[in-house]
Amino acid sequence: MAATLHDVARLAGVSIKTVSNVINDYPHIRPTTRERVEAAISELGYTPNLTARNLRSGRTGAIALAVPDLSLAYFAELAAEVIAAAEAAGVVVLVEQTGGDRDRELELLRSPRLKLTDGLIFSPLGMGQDDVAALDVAYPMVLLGERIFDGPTDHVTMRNIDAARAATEFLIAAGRRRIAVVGAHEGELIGSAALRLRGYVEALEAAGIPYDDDIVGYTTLWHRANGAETMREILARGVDFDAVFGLNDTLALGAMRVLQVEGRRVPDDVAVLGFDGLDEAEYSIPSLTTVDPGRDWIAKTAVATLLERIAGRADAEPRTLLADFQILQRESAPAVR
Amino acid sequence: MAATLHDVARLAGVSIKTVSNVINDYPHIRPTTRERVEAAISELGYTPNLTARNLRSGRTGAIALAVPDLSLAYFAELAAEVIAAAEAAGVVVLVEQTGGDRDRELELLRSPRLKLTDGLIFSPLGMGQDDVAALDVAYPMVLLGERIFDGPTDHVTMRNIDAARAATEFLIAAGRRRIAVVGAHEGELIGSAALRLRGYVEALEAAGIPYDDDIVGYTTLWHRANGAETMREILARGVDFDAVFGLNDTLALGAMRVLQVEGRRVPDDVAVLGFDGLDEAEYSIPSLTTVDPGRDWIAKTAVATLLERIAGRADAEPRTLLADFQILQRESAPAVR
DNA sequence: TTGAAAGCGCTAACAC
DNA sequence: GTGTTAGCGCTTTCAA
Repeated sequence: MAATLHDVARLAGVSIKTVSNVINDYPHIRPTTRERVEAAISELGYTPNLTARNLRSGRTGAIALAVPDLSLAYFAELAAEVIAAAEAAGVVVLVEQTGGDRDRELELLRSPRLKLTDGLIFSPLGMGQDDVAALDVAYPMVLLGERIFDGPTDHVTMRNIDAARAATEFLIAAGRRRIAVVGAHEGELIGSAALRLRGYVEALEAAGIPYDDDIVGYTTLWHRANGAETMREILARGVDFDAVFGLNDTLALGAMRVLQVEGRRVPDDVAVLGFDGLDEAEYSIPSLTTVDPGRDWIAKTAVATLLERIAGRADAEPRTLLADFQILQRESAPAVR
Repeated sequence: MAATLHDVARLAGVSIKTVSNVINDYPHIRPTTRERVEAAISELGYTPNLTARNLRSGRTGAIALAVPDLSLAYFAELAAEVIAAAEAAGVVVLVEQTGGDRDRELELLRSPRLKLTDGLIFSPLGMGQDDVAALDVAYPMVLLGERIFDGPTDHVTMRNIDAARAATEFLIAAGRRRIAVVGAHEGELIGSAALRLRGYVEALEAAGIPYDDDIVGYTTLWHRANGAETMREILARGVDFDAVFGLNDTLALGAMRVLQVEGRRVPDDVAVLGFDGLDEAEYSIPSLTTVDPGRDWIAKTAVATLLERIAGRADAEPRTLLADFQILQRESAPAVR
């Protein structure tokens, strides 16, 4: 059985309050008393029972992070950054996977398991604008992603439209005119896919290039296999194109593989550009030009914002915080053709 | 303020014990009483305070998973599987990153933050056999990996030597004789690198092929950049080789990129084989032949074993559980040259 | 079948 | 400076 405050107090010949004072660095303690207590603590190998402390204080020192799936590289890298930022603040992270399923996301928001934490960083994928009311929860929450806007909570996200527009403009400036898209979501109006497609369309319009649905590839999931499959579909249509904009890196990498297998030279015949700034995009063949949407900033800001809320800025208006993006120029899409 | 048992009891006109009975599905309750209590619960939106329950029961319903870094694909996929297995058992997972640093690993083992959980699944990378004593902790733990053997805890791991030997034999059977290695750790005797290298050497010896240090590439980290850099070093030596065994997939993918950039055809000139069975190995160009070391089984078994320990098999002897491996045959290393 | 009350280990008023 | 004590919200004997 682990030692308690009482055990330490008995051994040191003081009251539990004194021991508590020592542990919590209360300033006014006689040095000799402190020494006795510290000796007793190390002799017994005492560590405070955090559960008891939490019950008393109403805090747990943990936050929850809910993402669709850690085996998706984007969310793995996001989680790594969130955990690092939380650790720097002395907080641990409980990770939940929702599978991007709306029902599981809604269930999670009501789950008593969240009681183990002081707040939630939530990245939904299945919920939509209609579910905005479900976000009105009794605990501090920071929302990530682009499924829901104008919710009742702080929202940290990226400039999807602007970044996709800039990416498309980059391809146009490099002399590409027939820019295929991989990863659009059929009929979708919200979410990353829709916003990035909008940025793409805006850039085309600004350049006077007509939009052509024949070079837009639709899919549901954003796995590598989907990128490959969608690219094959576009190729099978027999249409002409000189660039591919993958709506994320994973799709772009899958598409790039198919292009090469089918004998297209990248970037000579077809330039390829992704979105997410994944580590692995730097090591594909050719290396992938991509948009870094500011994921690291998003992770740090989400943690900082959540901890502020937990610390008591409960009354303040919900804020939306937008990350800066940048294009990471690599081999798959050079600036000049 | 959230409702408590007392609030519910008062509203339902019963004692808190009765409410507690209802919540915990205690069988002998008069139906009318149960209804009254349930009505009160839903009227108040009561959910039990898990912290209080934990303090009482001594359990938290959470386990910790400590890995080097979630941005390493192997650990991200492992974490995804651990979290899924834990969720199926009704347990949540707190994820810690150690950076693979020995001091941080040792510190973690003593961290009071672990008090928030019932046990730990620990995948060390910096600790070694000399640190085995540090594993003798007061809480349930399951060890992963190959840094420490014969420790005082359950150990779930893979057949590194056998699997690496089988991988090398596969290349030999395919007619390769000069098999380079990427990712060896200089002077290391324990850990994945050392064990996999041993399997490689055993296979060479069994086939009567001399070991040649000139085609063994050393590195410290197992990032993609290290695989690329190590491959460049081997190429710079001007030695001859017809295959590359990457000690993990990430290294193999980095190496394969360099080979292709330098004009070697994969697999015609050089076959490439990895280790880990990562998802992405299926979508490289060419797709990567690799060893699946049984990661999914490891994750499920680690969770199940830890939960058994937590449930009270504390006395039982520590067990070592070994996963089955298999070679996933793809394009980068065909069975026949 | 239900109630009363102790206590899990800690913090923080409040006393001395 | 240090001790006493009342809870935090729950589970669990033990009685009724």
